[in-house]
This record gives sequence, structure tokens and C-alpha cells, in this order.
Amino acid sequence: MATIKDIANAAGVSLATVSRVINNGPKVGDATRERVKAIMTEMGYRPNANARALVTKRSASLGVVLAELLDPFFATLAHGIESVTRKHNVQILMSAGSIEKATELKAIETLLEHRVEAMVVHSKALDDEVLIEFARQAPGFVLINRFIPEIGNRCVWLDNVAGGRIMAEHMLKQGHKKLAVISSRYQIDDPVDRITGIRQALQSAGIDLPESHIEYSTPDQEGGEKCIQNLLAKGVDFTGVLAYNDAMASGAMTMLLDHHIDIPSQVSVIGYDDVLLAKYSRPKLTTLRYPVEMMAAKAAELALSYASGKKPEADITFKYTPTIVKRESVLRL
Amino acid sequence: MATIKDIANAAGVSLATVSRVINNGPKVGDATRERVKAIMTEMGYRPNANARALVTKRSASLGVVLAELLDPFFATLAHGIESVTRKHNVQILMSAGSIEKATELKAIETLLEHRVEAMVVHSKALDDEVLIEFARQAPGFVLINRFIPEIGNRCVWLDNVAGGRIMAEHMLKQGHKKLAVISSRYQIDDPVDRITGIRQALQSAGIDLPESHIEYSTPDQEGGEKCIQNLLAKGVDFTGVLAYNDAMASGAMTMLLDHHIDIPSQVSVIGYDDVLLAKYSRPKLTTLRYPVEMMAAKAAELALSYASGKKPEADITFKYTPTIVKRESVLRL
DNA sequence: TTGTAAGCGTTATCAT
DNA sequence: ATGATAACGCTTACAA
Repeated sequence: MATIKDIANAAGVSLATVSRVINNGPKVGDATRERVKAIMTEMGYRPNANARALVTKRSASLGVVLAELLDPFFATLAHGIESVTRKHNVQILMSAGSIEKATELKAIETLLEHRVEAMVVHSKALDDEVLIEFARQAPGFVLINRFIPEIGNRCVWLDNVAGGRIMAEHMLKQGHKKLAVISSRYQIDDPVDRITGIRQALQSAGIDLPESHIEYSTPDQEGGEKCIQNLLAKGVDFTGVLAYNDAMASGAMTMLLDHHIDIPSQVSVIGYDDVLLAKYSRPKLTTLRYPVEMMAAKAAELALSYASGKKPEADITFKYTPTIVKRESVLRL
Repeated sequence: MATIKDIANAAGVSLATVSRVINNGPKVGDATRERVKAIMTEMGYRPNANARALVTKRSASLGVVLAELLDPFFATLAHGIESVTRKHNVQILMSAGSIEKATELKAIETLLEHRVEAMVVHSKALDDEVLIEFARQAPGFVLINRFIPEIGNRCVWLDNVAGGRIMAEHMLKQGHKKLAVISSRYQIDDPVDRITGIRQALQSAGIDLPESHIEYSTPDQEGGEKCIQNLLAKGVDFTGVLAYNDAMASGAMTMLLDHHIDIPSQVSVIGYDDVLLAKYSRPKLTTLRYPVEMMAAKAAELALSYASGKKPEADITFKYTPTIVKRESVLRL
């Protein structure tokens, strides 16, 4: 592959001049500029981003750490980030992490070795201290979907306690008193927070939520199916199901229908996330809108701006609250 | 950030020695090795991937060009690639392209500037010649979901003509004679090929497919809805719908049900791709399985192996054929 | 086993 | 307006 040197030789000018042409620098004669440009295209010259990054210490790249591309939630996340990197002419370096300490750590470190300018990290497994330390090292470090008070100004996150409260309140308002919850079995904050919110709402209404009415499984459609099976097997009596996410809600609906339990006339179901699935399931799923895409875009902008020297304000954080999207899966009793 | 020089100074050894312990090179005394390692972790040293790539001319990274992360098809694609890069300890550089010449070109060029070792490219808009030229320049260049005879050994693709034939034959075998097709409005090979296959099957059965029975729209759920609306508005009489993909099939089912047309008792629907959507729609969608994930993994392996010097065999290509997945959306008449 | 030094492709600082 | 030249952080012969 042709280097800047080859171009310089071919054009009979110095390296410096070619470099100036490449970077649209000033102080270059029009004639030379044209001649050099011509030779560059002729020889198929492509500047070496690595060499450039080495000397300028800037890489025009943003690192992304997420758990699993297949999950529509993360796909949406990635899409939100991509929309801003495209605008800024920045390259995405992607590292998948899978919600385990070791892999999340590895993902972040690889990105750091590549000297990405900014990074948007979705980490659930790593401890606060580790993340705080990374933030100290990398100016453009931003967390999405997680809140750590010490670095709140680098956190773009959703208030899951409020989310849990909102979904429960909606069910209560529709007259549902016999509720079941199907949640994620993973030991991360999100399911805990959402259930906390649910309990808050129920408590205010003087309603109890026994542990037996909560089922845990993998946060996907299959998990939703299993939870319903277990609930049914245990003979739990419920008219409303609060799901951890839309995938579980969808699985739950499938299983309920398989048992000839109609939705929403016999059982109401509410989801969380509002991914595409929700809109196109049958019946259409009432759910909480998690503005991932907007949040991801925000996180990317933030990371880029911090990376380029903007100082994070103290005492600020980027908290979002989910809103309810009423569709067809919840019936007013 | 600490450099190799800093480590060398702190450890009282030369650059070369530090480099050797970084790369687990031989010929380093155990004592020195331990000492240097200790100092590296203590100082939080991280080798600079750019500098390394510059001198070794290898970057341990694989570039991916795709159109749209939001689309579950591409998410699956990305996931398949990710599974092999993870295994090979290779980083993913992602560039979104959006099926336009200019953006696809830009995406590939950026990746090339970053000197990725290998690349898996999903390009629909660029001309054959351009792609062939890229393949000539970059040893690890592999195309997915596209076939170009001249570089067939760098193509991992699906036989869409066969796919069209298979879906039509299935409908015919189930006794459907009045068929409608809803297809993608984009001017790329895939929809054309699939319709070609469909026509082949119908022709063999002596059945005609008038242009009026084909509707084109965007290849998503909304597009599927619109196509059905148009078909219904035109008063086309059909008992079977062949959809361009599962998303359109899903939209079609939604719209049919909205018109109180039951599936499959009144109209049968068949999709294409077999994304998650198909399994969880109601009724469950009969569709063609497009083994994207497997193909993407294959493409990534191929790209990596070509990149590391393996010579592509002549007269070989990586063609896959979709298989039918029978679920509930097609009724035997 | 360890060190010296050249060079990878650029940019940037001085000169000219 | 153009050219030398010293970095940037690292690997890798070649010496010692």
C-alpha cells in the first residue's frame, strides 16, 4: 500500500507538503495541491489511521461495550450511538461483554489499548470502584444504563424504581388487585429496582405481593413462558402480569394463550422497554417506553464532548424516566 | 498514560526487554519478567494498539460493514461475526452503510484506512467492479449476502432464486393457487431473485402471476401492512401471501386480522428469514430459514483465514440454500 | 539473557 | 510556499 513517502517521491515534493494536502492544510500552492491530489487517487493512497493516531494522540473512534448484539434492546442502543458517530465522522469500535466481570473488563481494556477517544459502556457486572477508576483514566468514559453517584455526570440511566412504580400504578388504576410479577433471574440492579418500585406502589395501595407471586427466569421469551408455567402450576391466582421486559411479556402471552387464557379479557399483561416486538405482538402490548435510542445518542454525544476537553459539570446526572404506552394488553376491570 | 519507555526506566531494563515480556517472548529471565510485570500493573500500563499495528502491520481487528443495526437480520449477522472474533481475540470495527453507494463506499474506505486485517462486507449498492477492486487490494475482504462470480471464493451468500422457488412450491403443495406477493421496493438483487424463483415454481405448475398480484413497499412491518391494504383495495383475490421477509409477513398478518380475515383459515402467509419475530408472532409464522448467523460466522472465519495468508481456492463459492420451517400460518386447502 | 538502534507512516516544528 | 527533521510508541534484527 502506498505511503505518504511514495506520494511525495512521485510528486517530487516533500512529505510535509503531501501531509498538508491530505489535511487540507493552508500554505500550499494550488498547482502543487492539484498535482499531489491527482497522484494520490492515481496510486490509490489511503492515509494510515494508526500512524496518524500515534502522532496526533487522537483516533476519531468511539468504543462501545455491550452485552449482546442479538438482543433488540442492545441493537437499538448500538443504533442510537451509530447515529451520532456517523454525524461526527467517528468510527465505532465494538466490544461485546456478556455481563460477566471478566469479559466486561477485557472489553474495556481492549478498547483502551486501541486508544479510543471516547467510550460508551454498558456494564452490569463490574464493581463501582473499577468503573470509577476507568473514568478517571479516560476523559471520554460514559456509562449507559447504570448510575454511580461518584461519577453521576458520566451516567446516562433510567429510573427503574420509578418504572416499576408506574407500571404497578397503571395496573392498580385499571382495577387489578391480584398481580403476578415475572422478572429476570440475573443478579443485577435492574430487576431489583423495578420490583422495589412495584412494591412501593402496591404498598401505597395497601396490597401485598407475596414472594410466591414473583417468578424469575431468563429475561427472554422462553423465560416468560417458563414463569407463566410455574405460576400456573403453583395455582397462583392473578388477573395482571407485570413483566421484566417485552420479551418476557411476549413469552408470557404465548403461554397464556396456549392455556386458553385470553388476553386481556382474562389476564392483563404489561411489558417494559417498548421494543418493536411490543407493537407487533398480538394483542399489542401495553408497556413502558424506555427511550434507549435517545439515551444512547445522548451518551455518545456526552462521551465525545468530554473526550474533546469539555469538563463534566459537578452534581449533574442524566436520568430518564420511562413513560407508559397504552395498547391492548391491559383491560380495565 | 505510561509508555513502554516509562516501564523500562522504572524497571531499569531496556525497551526490548519490556517488549519481550509484553509479548510473552522467550529469552527473558524469570526474575526480570516478574519485576517488569509488577511494574506494568503498578503503573497501569496498556500497550498502544496503534503503535503496535504500525510496526507489525497487523491490527487484530476485523471490519464490518452493514446497513442498519436496528434490523434483526443485521443484528443476527453482527452476532454471528462477533462469536468468531471473540474466539480469535480480534476486535470489531463497525461501519454502518445504509444501502447507498456513497455511504457504503465511505464505510469500506474508513475501515481500510484503519488497516483492519479482515473485513466482512454487506454491500448492496456498490457495483461489482468496485467490490472486485477492493478484494484485490485487501486480502481479507469477504462479501456476505452477495455473489459476484469473479470473486466467488470471497462470497458467502444465499440462493434467493431457490428460496423463492421453495416458498412457492410449498404453497402450491398445500393446494394454494391464488397467490399474492409482497416484496421490497428496493432496487437490489434479493427481491428480484426471490420473485424469479417464485415465477419459476408457478410456471412449472402452469399458474400465472400477474403484476397486479405483486405489491412493493419498504421491507418492514409497516410496508407489509401497506401492501395488504393495496391488495385488498385493488380487490385482488388470494388465499396465500408470499412475503419478502418476516417483518413484512408480520405486518401483513396484522393488517389481515384488522380486516377480520383469519390466518390461516382464510389466508395463508409465508415469510422469509426466520428471525425471532416469526416464532413469536400469532399465529406462528411459517417461513424460510435464512441461516444468517452461521453464514456470518463462516464469513468471518473466511476473512480471517484469507487475511492470515491462506490462498482462496479458485472455483469455489459459499452458497447456502434456505429451508422451510413449517409453523402455523399456512393451511392445507 | 539483555541491550542498541533502525524503522513503521504520520504530524508538527523549525528553517528556508 | 516548501522542505528537513524530530518525535509518536512499539517491534525486531543484530550485537554484546
